[in-house]
Amino acid sequence: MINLSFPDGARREFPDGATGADVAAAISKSLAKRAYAVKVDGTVRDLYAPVPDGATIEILTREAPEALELIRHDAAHVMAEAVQELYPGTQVTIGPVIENGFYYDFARDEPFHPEDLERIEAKMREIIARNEPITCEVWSRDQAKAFFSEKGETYKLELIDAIKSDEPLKIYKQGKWLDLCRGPHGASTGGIGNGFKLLKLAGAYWRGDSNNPMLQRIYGTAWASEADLKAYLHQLEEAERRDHRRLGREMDLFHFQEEGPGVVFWHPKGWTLFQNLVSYMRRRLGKLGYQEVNAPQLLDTSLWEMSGHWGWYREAMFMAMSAGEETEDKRVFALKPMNCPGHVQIFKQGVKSYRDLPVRYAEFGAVHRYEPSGALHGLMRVRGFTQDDAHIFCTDAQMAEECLKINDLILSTYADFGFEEIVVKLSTRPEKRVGSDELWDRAEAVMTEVLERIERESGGRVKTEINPGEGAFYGPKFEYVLRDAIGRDWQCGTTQVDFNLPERFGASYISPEGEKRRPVMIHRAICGSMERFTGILIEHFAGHFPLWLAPLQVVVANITSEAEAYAQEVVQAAQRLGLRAEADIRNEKINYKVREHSLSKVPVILVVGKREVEERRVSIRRLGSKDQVTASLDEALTELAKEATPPDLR
RNA sequence: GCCGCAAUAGCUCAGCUGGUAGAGCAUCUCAUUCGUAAUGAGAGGGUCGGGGGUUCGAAUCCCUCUUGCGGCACCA
Repeated sequence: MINLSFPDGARREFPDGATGADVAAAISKSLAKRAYAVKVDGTVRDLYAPVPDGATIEILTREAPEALELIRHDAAHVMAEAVQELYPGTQVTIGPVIENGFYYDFARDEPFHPEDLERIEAKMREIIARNEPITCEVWSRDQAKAFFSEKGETYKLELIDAIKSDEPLKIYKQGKWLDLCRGPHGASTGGIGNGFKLLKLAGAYWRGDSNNPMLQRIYGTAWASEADLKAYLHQLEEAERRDHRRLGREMDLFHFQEEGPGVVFWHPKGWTLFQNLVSYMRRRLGKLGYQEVNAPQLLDTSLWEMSGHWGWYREAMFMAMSAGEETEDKRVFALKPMNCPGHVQIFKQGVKSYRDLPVRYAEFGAVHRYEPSGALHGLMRVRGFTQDDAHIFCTDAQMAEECLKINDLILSTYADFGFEEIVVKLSTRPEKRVGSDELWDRAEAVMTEVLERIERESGGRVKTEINPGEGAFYGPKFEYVLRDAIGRDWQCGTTQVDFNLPERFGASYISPEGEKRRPVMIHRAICGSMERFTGILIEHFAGHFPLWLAPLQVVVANITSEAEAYAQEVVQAAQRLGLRAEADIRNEKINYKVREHSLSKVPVILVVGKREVEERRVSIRRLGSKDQVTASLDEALTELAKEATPPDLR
């Protein structure tokens, strides 16, 4: 007999080898019917697995939050079965649960087409209706290999070989179909229910390696109920409505065109938004001891060879002449993909004393990188962009302090845009790198310490993580990841400690002892790419910018031509207070004007009619609200001007 | 770069199995002076992404290039 406890503290005896299903059956008939899996000592397990003696057991129905992953995993298996039933000869590979759903990667010569998704989905519903029990068996390696090789499942054979020899090979069966799988799974295919949908087709490399063959991936989403599914699909639509590419067009902010893949044409309103951001950053840097510089766009490749970028990234650099061709003086020039080599050259002019350090050079540096065509994505991934870059030259002893100052700047900047949840990741030495292990040891030691302080001093706002092997080739880095209004994460800021570039370029300062010393160089960016950060802000705010950022802040709309002159006067008064204001004196109905400016997301519409002219008032209508309040002209404008003050000037 | 999909008026889209293009919105003109999300009438606008091919005939079928979209890989 075994002795089991329940979450409510009750204990009960069961025969040896009793499974979760037996336990559920012993409790009640209805629970036995609804049981989908069990939680044994806090871990989700199969319903049909024997429960160990002394465990605490909880029966999970498919409504339990823990069951959602099982539903998704079960759905992945059912999809694989459906695919193999419909398209014989298709090999199955892996099919994990992901955020909001699942996918399965298939190997098949013939490509899947979007129409196939409907067929597969229909077949899945059949399999689910059959309500096959999902059971688990442990097979020997030989048995598994014989089975899968007979079926021609070469990928599964590779997977079997990758499983450690002391780990059992688990086979999950549903009806006649089976798959090699770690589990756990739900009790039967019927448990998946109706709350699922296949979403998209994609290519994906076997084991995520671009040297491997490409498989066909089918993505699906699955939920405990149809209502949850509907809510999720609605959420997807919501995200689509905020898409910065769509809002960029609708709000007339920017465009792309065929002749310039990955480079932005900024329209007047978009550029105003962009410049609002730049001005904000510039003001903040000025107060923190940064000096703004500007390094050349075009430099001899020898400089890039010296920095190491040439060796690492030459195929991603734009040449001034067509690639590989030389100028008459036999030199090849490249557009800068980074600002650091330029900044080191500025630092190297003249002799620097230890008293000068830290030197902080900032640049809104326009850089160009030939990003792979498939990587381009609106403003988020472009080939020409502006980094809010800075390089800090300091002594070893100043390094930690500088990292912390940067941290403060990053966190307070994000807070000004309403980003409150931040994760800081420390990326350590990659396999391919420059510099001695000793240098890396030193850099990583300092940064680990700083990371701990960042978390400790953030008061819970910041979480930290370690990303082993993800550092830059010249040094470890902190990556700042912010979470936007709809819960998406964006890596923006970065702080990179670099002992290597100063060495390569021979940068030095004179120590108190009168000796030449190597400074440490810290690369850092707050927004990262200003283009991308602008895109993030567009989506974060869904185009409803706070007043200080909005490209056009106020539209003054007259109701009849009687109020035309007054409308113009209001605009001029607003402009005198620094507000970005325009008059809409077209001969249109006020409904039409309100609708149009609301759709273009102007934050404030000031409506003026006969009454307002007479009383020198304005009727204020805020974006997203149907309320209208009237106020005296002076009062309204003063209030708006105050609200339009950027957060750093408040 | 790789896999799949797509490209028709400024925007959103229709155009069945080949017979040289259509709607709504926007634009322009005229009328309308109308108090908080679309006033009415009229007009203009497209070598159907580029190039090649099949055909008596191509927006439609085939090839190719370009760009975009969804992923994968990449991201100094």
